[in-house]
Amino acid sequence: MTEPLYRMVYRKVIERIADGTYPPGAMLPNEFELAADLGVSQGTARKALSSLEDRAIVQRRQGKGTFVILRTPENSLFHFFRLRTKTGEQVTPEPHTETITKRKATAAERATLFENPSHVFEITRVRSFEGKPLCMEQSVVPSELFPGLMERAPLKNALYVMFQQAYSCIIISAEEHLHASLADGEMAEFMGIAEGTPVLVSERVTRDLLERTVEMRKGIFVTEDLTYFVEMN
Amino acid sequence: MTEPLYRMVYRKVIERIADGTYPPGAMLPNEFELAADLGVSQGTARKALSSLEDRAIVQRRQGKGTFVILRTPENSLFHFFRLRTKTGEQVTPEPHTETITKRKATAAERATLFENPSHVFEITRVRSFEGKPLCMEQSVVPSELFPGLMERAPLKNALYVMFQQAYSCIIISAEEHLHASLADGEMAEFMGIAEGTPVLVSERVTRDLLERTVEMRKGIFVTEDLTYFVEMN
DNA sequence: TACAAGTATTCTTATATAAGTTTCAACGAG
DNA sequence: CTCGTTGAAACTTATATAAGAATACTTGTA
Repeated sequence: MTEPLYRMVYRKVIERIADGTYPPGAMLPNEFELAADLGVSQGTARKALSSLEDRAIVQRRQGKGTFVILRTPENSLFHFFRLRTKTGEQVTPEPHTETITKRKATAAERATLFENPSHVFEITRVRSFEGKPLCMEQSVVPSELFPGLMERAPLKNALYVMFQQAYSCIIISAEEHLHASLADGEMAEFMGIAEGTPVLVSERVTRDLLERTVEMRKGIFVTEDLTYFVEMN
Repeated sequence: MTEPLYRMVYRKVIERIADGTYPPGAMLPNEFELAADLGVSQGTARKALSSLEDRAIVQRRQGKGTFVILRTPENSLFHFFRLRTKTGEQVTPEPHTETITKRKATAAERATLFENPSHVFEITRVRSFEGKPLCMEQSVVPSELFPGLMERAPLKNALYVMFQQAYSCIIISAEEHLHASLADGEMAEFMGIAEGTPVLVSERVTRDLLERTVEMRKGIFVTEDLTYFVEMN
């Protein structure tokens, strides 16, 4: 019933990462220091750090130390952009067009996003791969959580890297719902593909370190040459 | 350089599950017994059991014991059948038609499947949900690994449950490649849907406890009312 | 039914050794 | 003297053992 100590350590470390005590990429105190600091034994601190590593919140390297995960364009893309070539290779899409607007949140957005925001930023991007239009992504985030976002345009390829660097908001997990559909007229024109092309539609909610739902994203993918890759364990 | 002890314990337990020493659903010896048996300390055995639990190979319950995972139609479906309703509820499809044939393996199948089989069983099933055709699945398995499979028809809804119960073959992981497509004439007729309906196509390879690729599966899903659910961590 | 005893696991602490990484001073070759 | 190598020291995490306390579950008994 009561929370195990290692769980408490786990939470405390997450708190400290979230409040900037341990900034992105920073080295954490070693196991003994952390243990002494929180009044537990080294083994208990170790167990907490291990599960933080399992969740990809920190990285540990023998002989070096424990570091807060640093989102790079590479690992962010690898983790959250699931399109692969037919042979399984990673795809690096090139940004194409980008628009950012601020608008009122829809009822669904207000209900889902963190702190029931009244206003959101909507970031729409078309990306291409090897010259062909590849996907259209529309990302919706609470405006209060990302002040000054519009002034940062044009945004980098990897949104989540920017979220971490500029806002200390570390994206940890996401849920996606996929379905097959046909490109309608508007969509086709926007992306530069033929109307009626089969497309993979994804609707994602994204959560950060503090389990806050910080993004809703809709993606339209052209999967003529590519596939969406899923692992099940 | 040398294999850690806990890793050895991990392997030994997997071996014993695979060779039937610990059959599906069976209780393993407790941590102290297992440790004594393999000549390690209880903490080391514990570490191995924990990682087996992380991989969903065993289930542990404080006060009860450690048990070999038992695939039930429920958990198998939950884990490997990813279609959900728009509100996120689990879907239980009803089997519709089923055909099993034995045939020569294609070059791709021979290259991918365990032990480069010359012959395979091909299980084709159409399933429906709430009266509507939902999906067509074509599962290909090496015939040598599943002797007498054809005599078992009609197969149950959950193939992997039967693999475990009848052949002690425990499915642990799978990789899937998804893309959007249009139902062609043959496909449409077979499933009872309109030609040109957008469908989600999945190509899966499935691995068992011993990391053997024991199945290749192609699925065609009608995602008009349903979505394919993916979690990213 | 309620309670107590027994069993099994988890949680926590403690200690020791192994093994990677970095730093830096000492040393030798040129 | 300068440069590069060597090696020790100090740091880190990783592995392993041992042992006691707390918690969860089962079962026997009143």
